[in-house]
Amino acid sequence: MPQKDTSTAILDAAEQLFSERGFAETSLRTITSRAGVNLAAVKYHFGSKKSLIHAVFARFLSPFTERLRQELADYEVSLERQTAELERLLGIVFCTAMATCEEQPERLNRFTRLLGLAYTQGQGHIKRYLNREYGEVYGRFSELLRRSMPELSAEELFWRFHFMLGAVMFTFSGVDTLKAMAEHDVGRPAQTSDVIGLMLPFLAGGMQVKAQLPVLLPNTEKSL
Amino acid sequence: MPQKDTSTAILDAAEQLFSERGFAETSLRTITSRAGVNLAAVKYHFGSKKSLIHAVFARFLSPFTERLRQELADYEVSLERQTAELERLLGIVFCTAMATCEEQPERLNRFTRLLGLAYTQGQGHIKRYLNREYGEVYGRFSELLRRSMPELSAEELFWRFHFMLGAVMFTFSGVDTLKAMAEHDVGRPAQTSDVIGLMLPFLAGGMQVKAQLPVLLPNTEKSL
DNA sequence: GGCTGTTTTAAACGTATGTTTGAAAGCTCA
DNA sequence: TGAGCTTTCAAACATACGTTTAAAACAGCC
Repeated sequence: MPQKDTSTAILDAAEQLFSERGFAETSLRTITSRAGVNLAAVKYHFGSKKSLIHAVFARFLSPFTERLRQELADYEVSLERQTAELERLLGIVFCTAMATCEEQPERLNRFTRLLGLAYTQGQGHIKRYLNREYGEVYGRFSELLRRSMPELSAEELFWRFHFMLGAVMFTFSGVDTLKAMAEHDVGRPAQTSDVIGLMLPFLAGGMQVKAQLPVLLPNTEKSL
Repeated sequence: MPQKDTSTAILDAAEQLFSERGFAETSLRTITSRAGVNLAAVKYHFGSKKSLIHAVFARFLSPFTERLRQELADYEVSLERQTAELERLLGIVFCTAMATCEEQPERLNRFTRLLGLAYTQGQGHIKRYLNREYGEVYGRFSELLRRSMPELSAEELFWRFHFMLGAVMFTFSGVDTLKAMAEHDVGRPAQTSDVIGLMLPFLAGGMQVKAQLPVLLPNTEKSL
């Protein structure tokens, strides 16, 4: 393969540019010129910008969710022998994600950032697409999560899950900037697996902390 | 005041629309038509779209950082009598934010979402503006944070701080959607102060968890 | 070689955007 | 009232975008 075929050249450029600038801020002209192909190739191979965005997600998420479905199924049968454990469940997700792009580790950053953008930076069609296409695996995971924290109320679990999601998304969204800042501030370069290693205890610690008296804020007086 | 003056009408519409759709996705025509003013009024009162964005941030952040600077100074002198405590420090930030917009509590959501967008959805000029204008107070806070967790290494503190930031930003970014989901899933409607009350223990728990052996992920084998 | 279907190309189309203009309208104060 | 300044307004400008077109280039196969 002396040079990439047109579709993957477009997908590669789009994936990188979308993750750097967002969807609306990235024009098809920028993508095709970066990919070294004609503008109309997007229409020919994908149909429209919307479909291109979906294809970018699908190229990562389809292999990922396929692997994850299997891993979760294995984990589920293993629960008959041993007890559910939060860090193991989270580790499975991270490991599966890293394994999905093990030949290009930087894709994991790009991809988590894309997911974060899809969640925060609207364009409802992306969320609809993701939910329609990959909602089932998500449901399986969140059921296993619930089982791993049976003492937590549904409400607390819901919110803590999204706190966790936020920490992950936001961190990976800016992970390149953050790595640079960390190297500047702390001196030591960081790898993605290092960051995950630091993140897992944080997440597990936050998820598993025992609920405290939540009446702390209502009075917005000058001071606490 | 029978009707808002033009500048604040524009700022109100811009703040809301930016926080709903992002900066690039919101046109000046949408803003001015929502505000009920002429398109050219943006140029007249603010100069350009960039300056309008900066003004939206300034209208919230200037009063907020002024209050926060004072609160942090008070906290700092109180440290001579009592020991630093993480939850108290975080509580100060949340309380100051809520107090800054106590007559319009929904502005807090909008605003945290705007900050999150500024961080994730590039447009470098926003980050530069925020850092130039409000970087000093941020520095004070992060120094106090460091003092409240003296046992943590600089590296761990750095990363955990950004995990925390992510949980906050992401949650508020989608807090309206999340509240609706929570009400649907759990049945009970949630207020912003409730969410903060649930978030504080999570954050403190994650920040304060004792570091574990971080060598858990490096092998990206099929399973753990 | 010549035909057929696939892929690439340059150019144009229509639309939406941020910006700018110059005149009209409103306001203040003498 | 009328002059001087501020504010609004409708209209236009230049640019960038996603999309579409139709012809050219290419591929595989008889």
